[in-house]
Amino acid sequence: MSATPDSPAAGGRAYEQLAASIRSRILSGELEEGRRIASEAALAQESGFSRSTVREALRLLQESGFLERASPKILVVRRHTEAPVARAVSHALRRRTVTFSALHEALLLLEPALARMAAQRREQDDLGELRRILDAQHAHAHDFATWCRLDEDFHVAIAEASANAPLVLARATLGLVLVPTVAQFVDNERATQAATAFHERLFTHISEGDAELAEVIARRHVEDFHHAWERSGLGYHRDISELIDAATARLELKPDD
Amino acid sequence: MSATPDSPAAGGRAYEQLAASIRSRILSGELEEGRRIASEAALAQESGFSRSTVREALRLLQESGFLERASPKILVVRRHTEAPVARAVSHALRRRTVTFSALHEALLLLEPALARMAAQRREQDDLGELRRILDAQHAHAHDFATWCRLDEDFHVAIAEASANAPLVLARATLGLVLVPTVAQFVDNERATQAATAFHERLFTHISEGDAELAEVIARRHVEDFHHAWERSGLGYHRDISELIDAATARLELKPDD
DNA sequence: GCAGACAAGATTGTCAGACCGTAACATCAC
DNA sequence: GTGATGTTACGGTCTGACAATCTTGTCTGC
Repeated sequence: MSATPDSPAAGGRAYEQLAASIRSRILSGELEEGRRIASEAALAQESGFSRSTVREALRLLQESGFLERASPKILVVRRHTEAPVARAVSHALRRRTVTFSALHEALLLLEPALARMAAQRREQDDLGELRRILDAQHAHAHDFATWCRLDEDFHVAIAEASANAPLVLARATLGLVLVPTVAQFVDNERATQAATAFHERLFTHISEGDAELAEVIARRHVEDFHHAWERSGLGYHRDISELIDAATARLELKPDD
Repeated sequence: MSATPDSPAAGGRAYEQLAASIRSRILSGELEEGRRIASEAALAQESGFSRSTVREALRLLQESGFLERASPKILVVRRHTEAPVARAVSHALRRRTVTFSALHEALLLLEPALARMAAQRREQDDLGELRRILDAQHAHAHDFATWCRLDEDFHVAIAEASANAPLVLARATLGLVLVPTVAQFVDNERATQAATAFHERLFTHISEGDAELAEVIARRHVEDFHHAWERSGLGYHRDISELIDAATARLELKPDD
C-alpha cells in the first residue's frame, strides 16, 4: 500500500528497485550481518510488490552474495563475504588458459612484496590472526584438505596485514587458482611440515618487523612451491585450468560448510 | 509436461537446475556469445517449468553475468565479460578503506612487471588491440570521461599481452578503483596528452620487445600519475573509497550503454 | 531438567493464468 | 533505402493457489 506497484518504468524494473533498496539497507547496517531476512510474504506486504517480484529481487541479492542460505528455507544477510568475488573470478578464468608458470609468476610478484609490507605495517590483530592460523596448521598437518585451506588463509592474512585493500583482493583472486593447485600435490606430511615451517619463519619476521627477511623468505617459499610441483612430476607450463574447474564445481555443489 | 517439474528435492531447486543447465550450454558453446536467448515463454515450454521458474533462473544468470541486456527486452548470451568480477569486487571493497597510497603502491608493483612481460610475450593480436586503443585515445584527448575509460582499456590490454591470466584479473580488479581516481583529476587536455605520450612510448617498447625500457617507462608512468594526483592538491593518503562508491553507483544506475 | 518425538504452523518452491505497456519487427509509403 | 506505421510478441508484474518441507513450540519419557 505504501509503494506504487503500478508505475512500471519509474526508475527501472521493480525487482531491481527492491533489490537495490534491500542492498542499501544491508550496506547501511540497518540489516545486520547474520540476521534472518523477513519472509517473502512479509517483504511483499511491506514493499507493496507482489511475492513474485520479491522473489526475483531475492534471487538477485542471493547471487550477488548479499543474502545467503543458512538452511534450506532461511536466508540471512551477508555483508562480509568474498564468495561472489571467487565465483565471478572463476567465471572469468574459465575461458582463459591458466598455466602453472603463470600462477608461479604471479605469486613471485605478489607474495614477497606483500610479506614486506606486512612486516612494515602489521597490527596486533593481524599477528593474532596469523598465529591462530599457524597453530591450526600445525594441528592439521595430517589433514591435507584442511591444511590447504589454512595455507590459503595464512597468505590472505598476510595480505590483510599489508593494509593494502586492492592488493588483498588481487591476492584473494589468486587463491581460487592456487588452492586446487596446492591440493594437487600436497599429499604427505613432509610437504605440509616443510611449508608450515616456512610459514613459521615468515610469521617470526613479520612480527619482528623485519621487512627484508620477510621478503626473502616469502620468495623462497614460492620457489619451494615451484620445486615441489616439479618434484611431483608436473610440468612448469602445465595447463591447470581443469583443476580450477573441478574445484569450482565442487564448490558449487557444496555451497554451505 | 515433458520434464519432471514435480520432484522438488531431486537435485536442488528447479530454478537452480535450469540455471545450471543453461549455464552449461553457454559454457559448452552451444549457446553462442552474443546470441539472443529464447523468450521466457519458449524456455518455459521447452524446459517444462513454469514461466515464473524460468524467470528466476534468468535472474540468476543475469546477475552472474552469463546473460546481459542488449536492450530493454532482449537478453543475450555473454561468456566474455569481466563485469561480474567488477561488481563483486566493488562489493568487497565497500567495507575496506582504500587510500590513494595503497592504489599507487599496487600499481607500482603490477604495472612495470606487466609491461615487462608484455614486451616479452606480446602477440600480433595484442599489438593490434593496443594500437587501436591508442588511436582512440588520441581522438578523444578532449573527451575526458571516454579518455579515462580508454586509459584503463590500454592498461588491461597490456596485462592481456602479458599472457598471465591470474595477473589479468588482478589488474582488472584495480581498474575499479583506478578509473574513478583518474577521472578525479583528469580535467584538462594537458593531462591526457602527457599520459597518452607515455602510452605511446610504452607501445613502442612493447612492440619492439624491449622489456627493460617497457618496465622503466611503466614505472615512470605510475609515478607521473602520483605527481599529477598531488599537483591537484590531493593528499597521498587520502581515502578514495567515496570515489569508488560514487562510480559504482553511477554504474548501477546506467547498466546499459 | 533435558533429549528426543511430534504436531502445528510458517515458509518456500512451483504452478497457472491474466493484464498492460512497450520494444521489436514487418509492412508499407515515399 | 529510408522513414513512418501498425502488429505482435515479449517482458514485467500481479493474483491466487497448492504441496512439500522446514521451523518451532510442545509434549513426553527418561
